[in-house]
Amino acid sequence: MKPKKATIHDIAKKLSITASTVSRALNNNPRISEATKKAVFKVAKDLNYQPNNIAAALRSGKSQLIGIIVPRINRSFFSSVIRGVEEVANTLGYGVIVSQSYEKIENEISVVNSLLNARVDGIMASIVDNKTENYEHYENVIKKGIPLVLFDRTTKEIETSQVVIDDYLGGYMVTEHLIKQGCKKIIHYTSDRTINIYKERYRGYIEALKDYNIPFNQSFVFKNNMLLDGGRDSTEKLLESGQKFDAIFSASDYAAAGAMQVMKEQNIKIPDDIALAGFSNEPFTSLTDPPLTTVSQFPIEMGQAAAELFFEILDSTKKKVIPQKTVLHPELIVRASSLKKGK
Amino acid sequence: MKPKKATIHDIAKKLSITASTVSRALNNNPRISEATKKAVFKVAKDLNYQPNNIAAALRSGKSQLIGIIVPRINRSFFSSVIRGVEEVANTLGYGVIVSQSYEKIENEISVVNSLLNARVDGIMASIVDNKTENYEHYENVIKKGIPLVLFDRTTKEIETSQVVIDDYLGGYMVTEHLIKQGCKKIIHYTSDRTINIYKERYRGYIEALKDYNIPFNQSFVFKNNMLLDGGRDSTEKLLESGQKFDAIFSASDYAAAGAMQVMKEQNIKIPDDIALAGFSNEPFTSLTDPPLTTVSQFPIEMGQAAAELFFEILDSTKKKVIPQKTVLHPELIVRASSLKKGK
DNA sequence: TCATAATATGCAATCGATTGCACAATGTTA
DNA sequence: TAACATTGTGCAATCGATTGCATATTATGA
Repeated sequence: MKPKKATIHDIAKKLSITASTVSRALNNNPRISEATKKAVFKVAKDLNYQPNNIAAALRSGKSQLIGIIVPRINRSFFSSVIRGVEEVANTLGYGVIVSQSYEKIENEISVVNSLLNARVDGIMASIVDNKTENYEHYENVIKKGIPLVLFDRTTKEIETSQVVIDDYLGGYMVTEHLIKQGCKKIIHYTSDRTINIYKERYRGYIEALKDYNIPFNQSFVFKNNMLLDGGRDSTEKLLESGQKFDAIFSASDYAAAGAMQVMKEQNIKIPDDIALAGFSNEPFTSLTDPPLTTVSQFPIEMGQAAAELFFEILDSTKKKVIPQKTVLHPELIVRASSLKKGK
Repeated sequence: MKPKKATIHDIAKKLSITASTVSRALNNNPRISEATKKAVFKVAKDLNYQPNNIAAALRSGKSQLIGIIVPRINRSFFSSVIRGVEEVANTLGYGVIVSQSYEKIENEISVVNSLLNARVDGIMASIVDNKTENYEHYENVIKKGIPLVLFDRTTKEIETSQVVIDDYLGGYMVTEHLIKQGCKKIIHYTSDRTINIYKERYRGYIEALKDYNIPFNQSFVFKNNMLLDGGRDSTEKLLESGQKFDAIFSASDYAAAGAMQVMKEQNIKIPDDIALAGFSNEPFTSLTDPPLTTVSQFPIEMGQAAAELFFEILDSTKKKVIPQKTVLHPELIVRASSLKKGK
């Protein structure tokens, strides 16, 4: 009932040769004769031989595994990044271990540890927002000489290669687009936490206003949790405040969806009364009514880019690697939610 | 630049004891004195010792890793299932390796192989639709005595434990709901492939019609790829056909979204003219206008259930395990897209 | 024909943690 | 005080694949 798996020794015994020869034959070592190779492969197949990567990993110190840490996997953005990483990694014979931090620093520390125990050959991570600025666990990874690449949610506190999109530019493009639609009083929803990505989008918003000579108004900026209910919240407060406005740029698609719901409930027409735009190009944004203007972050490409940076570090065994930063270009996706008539 | 990691031997040397003692101390073996344990833990910490799971895995034959295979990770349903699995697995000290089959049998075969090479302690999979009925790779897994659990997309051809939701019941509930809303001519969109889940939903549809004495009409059934464009396609064909109908039950939320788009373009009012319902409770369904009636499949719970079945198999080392089947109860989520006025 | 080169394979150590068995030191009992 | 228990450690083998070095066999050249 438990058919013990065949090893190279079993193959060796069957052919009256040694395991070394079998190993070399399987690895297509030129020092082994064609005849022997052929015989080895045949017996391997007969015995249903399955190489034991663990043994090889122990010997070589390489597990051929990459650890990925994301806040949560069931977000289209992150799962798409992972997909991008996998595409590159699998081609090179690497597997991927996925871990989730659920936005909590304790979890992050513990999964970093588990990955190190599992002897991954490197780690790619989108970090959690962490007010205590505690990055020891990641610095520990670097200190151990294990390749580390950060993507999307990063910090300059950690000296390692990173991949981000130009969130500043994304924020700028959305704001500029709204301005060009004739909007002059543009509300901005941003995160109540201090993550790089939202800070940058906010900065883009401010700069675009400045460039078009529109005064910045602090009371136009609402902080929330960037989820659906946060967007609803802010929108209700906004409407109660009685402020006049003609557009909302939410740094998150989910919060934008919340805004859309509340406005519909109050019979505010989108985009005629208020133009609306989000950020991330989550799949649902093309399905809302009206479809939501947003910004694509090219998650698959981001994953691929991160994987490429990763393998660069991995390959440059010798010299100390200089941290690189890949910045992807975001793309404004204009949909009906922000298109004013006649424009 | 490459700080070679400390091993138990390093700790042993520092304390002038042997690696065996260190190993036992770290594992809290009662045969080791408290004093020695304390000393060992202290030195371990000083040396920044990180246990090498690979060595332990080789010795024990257990990698503490579970392989999960899904068609694609960037679907809310699958990523949520994975999340459910992780919750259980991590608690028990297991890690999870995620692989994607991209709906292709070749990929499926190859990832099963990679997982076996990585010496995962077991595999959980949602299989690809596979006309050739080629399940050798999975049978091979079972033959090797490696626990295998299938979820959602399964087949009875493979004799192993499974977790599914009662798709039949889900299909029945949706259809019944539409009937109770007064609909009599209910269109059904189903898959053009032969996956268990869609067949079951279809069967539920037929049974509900029968139970309510509504004649089944083959021309009311449309097969498509169950994606947005498939839904659009079928809806366009449906409208061109000139058939009268008062509801659409799509076995997929995405195809339902396609239907919604086409109907809006043609100024058909949902739900007043046509009631609409999907299946899966994808996150976007609550954001469409009108929000979409659908069926929740409880993906996180499905992941947990699958993990529990998995560990049952894993624990019952001795006796041959009898395949179990867990069937989860789906929940009808009624939203505006199917609510006729006055009902 | 003998020395040297080329070819094919074997030997044994190694990666790091675990564990059955042995054994020394101390304690306990009759 | 002899015989046996208990407690704490050490020894050495093991998991399976890899690899530097040694060795055996055959081929080549002078």
